[in-house]
Amino acid sequence: MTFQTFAHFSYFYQKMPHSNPTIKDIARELKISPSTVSRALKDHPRIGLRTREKVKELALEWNYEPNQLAVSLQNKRTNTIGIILPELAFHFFSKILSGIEQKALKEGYNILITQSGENFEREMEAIGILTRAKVDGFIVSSSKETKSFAHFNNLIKKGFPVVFFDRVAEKFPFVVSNDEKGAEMLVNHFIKRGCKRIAHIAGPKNISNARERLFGYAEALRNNQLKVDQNLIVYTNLDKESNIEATATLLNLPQLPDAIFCYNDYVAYDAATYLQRKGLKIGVDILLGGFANEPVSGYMSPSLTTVEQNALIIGEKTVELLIKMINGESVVGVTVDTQILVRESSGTL
Amino acid sequence: MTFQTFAHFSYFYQKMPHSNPTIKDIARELKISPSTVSRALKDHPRIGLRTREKVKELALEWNYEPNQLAVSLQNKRTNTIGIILPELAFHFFSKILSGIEQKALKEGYNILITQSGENFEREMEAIGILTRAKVDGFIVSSSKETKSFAHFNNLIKKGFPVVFFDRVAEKFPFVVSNDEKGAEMLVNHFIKRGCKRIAHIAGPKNISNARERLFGYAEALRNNQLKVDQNLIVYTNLDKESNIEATATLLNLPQLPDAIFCYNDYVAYDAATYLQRKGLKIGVDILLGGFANEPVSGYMSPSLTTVEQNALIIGEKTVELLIKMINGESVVGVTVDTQILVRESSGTL
DNA sequence: TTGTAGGCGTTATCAG
DNA sequence: CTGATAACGCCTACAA
Repeated sequence: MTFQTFAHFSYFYQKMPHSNPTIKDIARELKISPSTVSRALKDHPRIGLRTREKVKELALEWNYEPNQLAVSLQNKRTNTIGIILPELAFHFFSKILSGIEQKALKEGYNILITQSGENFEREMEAIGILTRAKVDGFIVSSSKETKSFAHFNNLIKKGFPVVFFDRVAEKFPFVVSNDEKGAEMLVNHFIKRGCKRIAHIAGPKNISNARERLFGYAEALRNNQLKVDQNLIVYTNLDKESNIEATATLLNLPQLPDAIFCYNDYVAYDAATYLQRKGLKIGVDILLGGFANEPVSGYMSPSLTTVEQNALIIGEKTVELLIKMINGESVVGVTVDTQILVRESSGTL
Repeated sequence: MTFQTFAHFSYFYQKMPHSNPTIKDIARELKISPSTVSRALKDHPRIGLRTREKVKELALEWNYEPNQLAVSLQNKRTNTIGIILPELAFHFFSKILSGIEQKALKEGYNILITQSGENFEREMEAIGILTRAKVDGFIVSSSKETKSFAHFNNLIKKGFPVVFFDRVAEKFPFVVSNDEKGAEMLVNHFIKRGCKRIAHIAGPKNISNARERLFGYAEALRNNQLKVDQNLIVYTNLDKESNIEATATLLNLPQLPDAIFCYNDYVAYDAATYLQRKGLKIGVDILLGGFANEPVSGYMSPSLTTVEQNALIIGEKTVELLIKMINGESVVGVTVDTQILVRESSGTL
């Protein structure tokens, strides 16, 4: 690390003649009362047209901007939404966040983002931070370590609306992908390609969507008169080692699977690496599928068949729900459809 | 998209007996004045030990938390940092953000994040949003469209400290990777592998680090008695089409380059796709290098030789600088070292 | 050692 | 139509 001396910036701190004017400043200048200014600024019906114009004009000229802190203190709402998610570096989450941000800004809300880093402690801290920041509500996707949701129930008890997405909790409003259907479609696709022994590397049971995907997997098998073989279902805690171990377990089976449906694309990537190291040709000897359409799935070789989730829409819906709750309306859980993305790893026709 | 009816949540909004107690509540209960409570809570020296204890005890029991809005309104600082960056979905930026967040939280600051989406208009809007939110300072990486920095100068004039990272602007404090050195190392590596005609797909000239990388490229050539051939330097605006067009231009040269150093990994990925489609074997017929070590570079085939930037440190340093500025100290621009990551695309030994 | 009063910038209520 | 006044929750000079 090298350093480069930089000029002082203190000279930057000169004040402009009318920087940060307040309502009072405007009132004084116009020789009217602050409350009149306040009303004029928000087009209160019974303010004289002339005063209203004068006020707005000066406000514009002086570049007046209301002090949100004061407004919030008064109104008891900050128009800020607190977000807690596992990890921004996951492409899926960053896309959801884009959806959240767009919608939130459009609705006049700011967002305060925190990452749990898949860590339960940090998830708790995040709640504290956002609570102190007086956010109007929470949008949450829980960490993979989170098994109890008591901390979120506390939030509710304190009067905060909370909406979950992707990784949800019972009894909370949610927005999710149709994980079950997505899994089902993917497994159906394997079956159409002639697979008979389809394995599943499942995610941690405490993650809601892992349960859904497992369910969809089993459902597809049953609907096609294939029996659900517990030997073909293995679990990963999503660490690289765990992913590989799970894959190895499947490879050590007396009878090899002819396809593997992985909890998500990262798991699939690790599985692919291991399978290839063991000399198997993916898409030929064994088909592979993932979930989420992370960038990795397009870049890896062979490219990965996966399930695309509509992240932007999920993000937007989450905000919609939350704002409804903030406004005291009752809400409805939303499930967003998924599409299957067929690529090389599930065999070329 | 399907919907699922969800229970009403209105029953959640019951208030607890002492939820959100204020300093006044505590004062009333203890029959002392609010100011005493305020002082006791912050260990003001000349408050009676007994009162101090009683106050703290009750504050704990009642779960008192100071209202940040009121505090901020009073102190004229929010302990919030505003972030503007091009795109969270870029892994590099999300990692930097992790660094920023960690450091900021440790220093008692919250962060308010906005994405410009590489869009100049949205960058301007972001400034407005963060200004109104009364952030204490800005951390910025400019959009690829940003050619004038007047809007940031305005910020300065209004008294806001601003630190740039990665994509910086003249006369502003900054934290950057050593882009020049990184590029130089990569090109040196090509030269050691025997390359004589090394091309560069450069980024937009208005992005600071694109200029630096170009400079490092030329520097390496000169230091190795290779002449800088303008035909071997092409530009991309970072769109997929532009990346491919730039690559095509190089391939149409009467004499092919034997290596291409790309502005970043995404460019390299598009270049690789195109080269392979044209029947060239990367790492054999032509060497390829990128910049930033995005996940794509590890997943693509062949894997990409690239330059690793220390994103976490960059993030932390940015916060350090900004906090210094907030506290009125003068600051020093920081350049963080890079490492070269040799992989398959630059030839196997 | 503690209390009082005023203010941070805005809005809402109540008068006029 | 407009103006006082009080209040949101906290802090701090000044007083006692």
